[in-house]
Amino acid sequence: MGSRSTVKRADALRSIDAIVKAAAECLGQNPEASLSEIARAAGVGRVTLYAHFASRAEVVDAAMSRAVDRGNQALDAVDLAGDPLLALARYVEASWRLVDQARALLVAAQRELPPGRIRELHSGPAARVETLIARGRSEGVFRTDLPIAWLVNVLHSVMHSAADEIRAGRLTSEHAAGHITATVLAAFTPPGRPVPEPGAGT
Amino acid sequence: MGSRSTVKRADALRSIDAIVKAAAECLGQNPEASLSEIARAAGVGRVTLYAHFASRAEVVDAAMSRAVDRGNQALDAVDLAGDPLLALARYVEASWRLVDQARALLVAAQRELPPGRIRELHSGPAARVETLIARGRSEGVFRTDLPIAWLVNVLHSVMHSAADEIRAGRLTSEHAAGHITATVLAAFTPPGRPVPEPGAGT
DNA sequence: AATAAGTCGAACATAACTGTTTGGCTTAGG
DNA sequence: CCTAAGCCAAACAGTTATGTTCGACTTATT
Repeated sequence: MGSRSTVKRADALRSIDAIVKAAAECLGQNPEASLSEIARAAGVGRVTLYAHFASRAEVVDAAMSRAVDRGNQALDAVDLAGDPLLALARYVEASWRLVDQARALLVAAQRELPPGRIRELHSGPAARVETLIARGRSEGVFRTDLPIAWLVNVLHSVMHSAADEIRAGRLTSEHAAGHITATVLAAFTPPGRPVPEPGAGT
Repeated sequence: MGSRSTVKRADALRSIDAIVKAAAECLGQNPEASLSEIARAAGVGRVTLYAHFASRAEVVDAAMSRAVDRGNQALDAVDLAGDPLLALARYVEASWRLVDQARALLVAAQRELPPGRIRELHSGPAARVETLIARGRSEGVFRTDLPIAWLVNVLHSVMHSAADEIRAGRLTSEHAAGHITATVLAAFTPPGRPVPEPGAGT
């Protein structure tokens, strides 16, 4: 959509960028944020928004894509090699904030976008964790009696849980990563093997 | 609200009951269900609904209260004595379906009701799990390096996760309880101690 | 059977949000 | 420097939901 044949002008690109950024922020705080709010937050007229995006769904999609891209970018910097336990801890450390921030945005996306599109957007990060878990399994430190997809879901679920707890004031940001890793590492431990102690490699 | 001094008539009570029941069902399928839909599902006119409930929030509250009551009632039948591991397994077996059913309803409640009210409604079931976990801790089978509130949240979070997986078609109902208990029992295991094997007491 | 309580359809009044159109103004870029 | 591309406020149309009011009809209870 948008560019038929002529190239966009610089100010148009600037507007689009401002809108997508504002959408990510507004929907991140309130998944029901109206397009008027988003346009205002972007410092742009509502009509301008409609000049670039045909519908609300398109705006949500763009905002979600942006967030996923940023997340992917941030996660690219994480070293997932070496001891799977430490690698998982590093992954949690790097991603739980992202999950927290994108939480409400995800709610908006789930309301406005078709389910297939959501899975498509998440396929990148999901693959990352899957291969890490698979490696941990082959090295015998992660359990093999539960499907990988389930373990991935548990990880994300616990991170969401932490986000909820922080919002409710029952958990502080400093403790979040520690709680998450302690929980998930235990959950991933094969039955019969001892749960790893936290002091391993701080 | 409702009864000022005179007693309600039998048909009024019947209507109210039908409305609350329909609300629980409709909101359970779609948290955005309108009051018109709910009234229609209850076999009652929209005006009648407003005669008994002043606002949408009141309807949601009533539906949520009903669901919680029913859940509490079902959980009363669960024996939480004996080996905490087995007790937790029994609890999961009995409650994950309830969590699944009440999921969308909870979403509606979170949108319409003040946060304090939600916690108040959940205090019953939460207390049940808390005492069970506390007992398991004193017996040395559950970890003490994480707050109880966090462990409770992990349990519920994993159950929600299972509900999501079932909806996505990645998990079947038969396997759900087993996956949940295997995951949670491992997550609750104290660091340094072996994760319990599933064959313990089937 | 009489009366108060309850039900119901239809209609009204707000209020939001989504999209669209118009016409005038500003600015990027050749 | 000039023109097309872009911006914007205001106003409009369409939809959907929440609450409320009215008047006629039905039913529970005494």
